[in-house]
Formats: sequence, structure tokens, C-alpha cells
Amino acid sequence: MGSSQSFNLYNKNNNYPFLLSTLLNSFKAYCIDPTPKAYFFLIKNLTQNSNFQDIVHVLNHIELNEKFETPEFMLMYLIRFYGFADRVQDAVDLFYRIPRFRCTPTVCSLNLLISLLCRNRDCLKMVPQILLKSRLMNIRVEESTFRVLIKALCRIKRVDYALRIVNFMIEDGYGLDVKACSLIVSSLCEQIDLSSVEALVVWRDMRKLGFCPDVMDYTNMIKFLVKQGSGKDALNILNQMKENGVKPDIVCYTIVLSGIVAERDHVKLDELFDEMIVFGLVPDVYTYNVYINGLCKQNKIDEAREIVASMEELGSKANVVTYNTLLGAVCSAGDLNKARVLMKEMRLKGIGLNLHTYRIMLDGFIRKGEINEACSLLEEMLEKCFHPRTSTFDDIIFQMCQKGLFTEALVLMKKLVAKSFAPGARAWEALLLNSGPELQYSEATYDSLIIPEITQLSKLTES
DNA sequence: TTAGGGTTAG
Repeated sequence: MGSSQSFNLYNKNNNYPFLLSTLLNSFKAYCIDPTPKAYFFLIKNLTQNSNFQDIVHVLNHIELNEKFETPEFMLMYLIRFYGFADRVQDAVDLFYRIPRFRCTPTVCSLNLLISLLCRNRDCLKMVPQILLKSRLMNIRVEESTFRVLIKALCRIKRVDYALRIVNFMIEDGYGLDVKACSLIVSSLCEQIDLSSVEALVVWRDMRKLGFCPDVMDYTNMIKFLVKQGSGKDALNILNQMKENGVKPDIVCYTIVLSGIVAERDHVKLDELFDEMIVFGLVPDVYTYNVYINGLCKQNKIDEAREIVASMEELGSKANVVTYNTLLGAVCSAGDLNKARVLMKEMRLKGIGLNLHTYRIMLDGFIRKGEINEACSLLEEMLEKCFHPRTSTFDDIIFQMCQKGLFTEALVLMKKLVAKSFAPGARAWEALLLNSGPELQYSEATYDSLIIPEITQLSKLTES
């Protein structure tokens, strides 16, 4: 589109695109040569309008008709532009062509090109070739280049290769790249297939290479281990940290504590919490939430409530997570009265209920067969545009039908379908099974409610 | 030296 437009604007005398000939003419009028800056202005204008064709003309012109050394940043600007416009081949071609603009390419262009190629799995294959060719172009590869590669390898989940590059760098006399090591640790959490054992090997190898992790590195490592369910390993890393004179902070402790809670090591939980206090760290709402969760897992709900009271006295306000934790415990203990009190408390404190609050409460009410409350909660939830689980609909409708609340169940069903929610087979089955003659609803109800409902549902499930 | 990084949920 842009090309046909610019074609009309071509100057008939010199066959240059309009903007280029305008630039050349205005400089000619003052009897001076166009400067690289002027070309850069032109190029920026053309990229803003994605005028690819005219860019080609301008580049050809600079290459063939100008004498100045083109500043590298100008060409880098274009390489980046091509990269982000998904014209990777153009970016690569321009990179190889840099010397023809009387410009000496540096590692900056190389790093830029590699980072662009690393954005895409297919383009990544071009990287080795580029690295080889860049040597012929006399570009000196730097630590920064390796870092770009390491980042890319971490992103495509090849920590092993990333670590190999770290090793190559050391063999090549670059020394240990601390930033690269940090990069590797911080990418651990995104490595889905990596086991905690493998991660610990990577960690140990880097330590052997002389890597001195900082708080952030330790925290990332601990986070990974906890995520993998290795709370004990996380605790070991915390101890390593202390031995190495790096002070764990509240975030660090909070993550380890959550790992300990997950392992249900309640003795250790108390020990570590106390240790943290002794070290002078002040727990915040995150820490308290983890601790409260630990207490709830032990069914110590009253103790948990005491903690909530005391944490508020100490200045950290309970939040929706605190209450969801308590509600979850109370509901699974089947103590709906306590749950009702807690909900009231939340509303009084102005703590907004979130998706999880509703899900926890609904599960609690449904399990106890409190269908009326479940229904009004469901309505409230839908008004706030939170999505209940399909099984929740099914449970409610199933129980309504069992209690003979057939008409109510149909009304609810209608509401749900109108909101494009698709209840599961169990809900429909319950409705249909209850539509026997003993329930004595009219044929008109059947025709006006059930049939259209089923028709709509089948459409929903098809799409 | 600073921030960043952290909490619940079948």
C-alpha cells in the first residue's frame, strides 16, 4: 500500500522517491552535501510510515553516491526496525552490508542482530552462522555477546547450554560472568522440566566456578526449590546463605517459610519464624499469611485468628489473602457459622472479596447443602463478573433438583445460559431426570424453558 | 544505599 503511494510521488527527473529527492534538492540549493543526520531524519520518517521500498532507495543512494562514514547507530536503528517488523532477513542483510556504507561494524550491531534473532526459535538457527561471519567482518565478540546468547538460551529453557557458554567464557579467559550466572538463576523458575536436583547441580557448578550469589540470586534459587516442592532444599540454601555472610531478608524467609508449610513441617515452621524474629526482621502481611496458613493446616484456627488480631495491632493489616486462608480452613472444617462471621468481618473492614473468596465460600455452602446461601453468593459473584467453576453450577443445580426446587433450578439455569456459561452434563441430567410426571410441571414449562435451554446449550458447547 | 523478589486457592 505504502509503496504504490510513494511510487506516485517519485520525482520524474532523477527517479528518486519524493522525500529523498526533496532532501537532495534542498541541500543542492545551498551548495552543500547532505549530512548523515539529514539522512537519519529521512530514514526515521520512512520507518514511521513503514515505507520499506523508499528505505531501500535511500540505502542504495547512501552506499553508492555518498562518501561519508555512515554512523553505526543509523544502521542499527534500521536493523532494529527490520527485526521488529518481522523482516529478519532484511536485518541480517543490512548487517552484512554495513562495511559498504563505509562504517566499521562493532559488537553493538552484532549484539543487536543476535538479540533480534533470539526472539524467534527459527531465527535462532541463524546465530552460529552470524557469529562465524562476524569474525570475518573483524567484529570482536565480547562478554555482552555471550550474555545475549545466555539470555536467549535461558528463555528457550536450555540452562545446560547457557552454563556451557559460561564455561567457554572462562576457558577463553573472560573470567566468570557474574551477571550471566544471575541470569541463569533467575531463569530457573521458568524452566518447567528442570528438577530441583538438576537445578542444585547447576547451582553447585556455578559456585565451583567462583560464583558468589547475592540476596537476589539466593532468593531466586529458593523460590525455584519451593516451587518444586523441595522446602528442605530451600532451607539448606537459606543456611548456605547465612554461612556465606549474606543476610536473608523478610522476602527470603517468607518464601522458605511457605516451603516449610507446604511440607507440613510445623515444628520447623515455628523454629524458623522465631529465628527470623531473633534476627530482627519484621514480618509483614505476606509472612503472616504464610504463618497463618501453617496454623490453619494444623487446624489451629483460633490461634490463627489470634495472629490476625496481633498482626493488626503491630501495624500490618490483614488482607483478602489472610481471610481466604482462614475461610478455606473454616469451610473445610464445615464450620459455616465461623465462615459467615469472617465474611462479615471482611465486609466491615472493607476487604473486597475476590474470585477465590467466592469459590471457597461456594464450595463450603454446597458441601453443607446450604443451597439458598450458595445461590445468593453465586448471584453476587456473577454480578461481579467472576467465573465460578462448572462443577459449582452442577453441584448447585443437582442439589436444587434433589430438594425439589425444580423451577428455581430452571430459572438459575436460564440465567447461566443467558450469561454464556455452560453448565455441565450433570446439571442437565439432574434437570431431565427430575422432569418425570411426579413433579407435575406443565408441558408449557417444558416447551418454554427446557427445550430452548437445551438448544442454546448445544449451540454453546458446539462453539 | 535503594528496590526488587515473596503470601491464599482441591
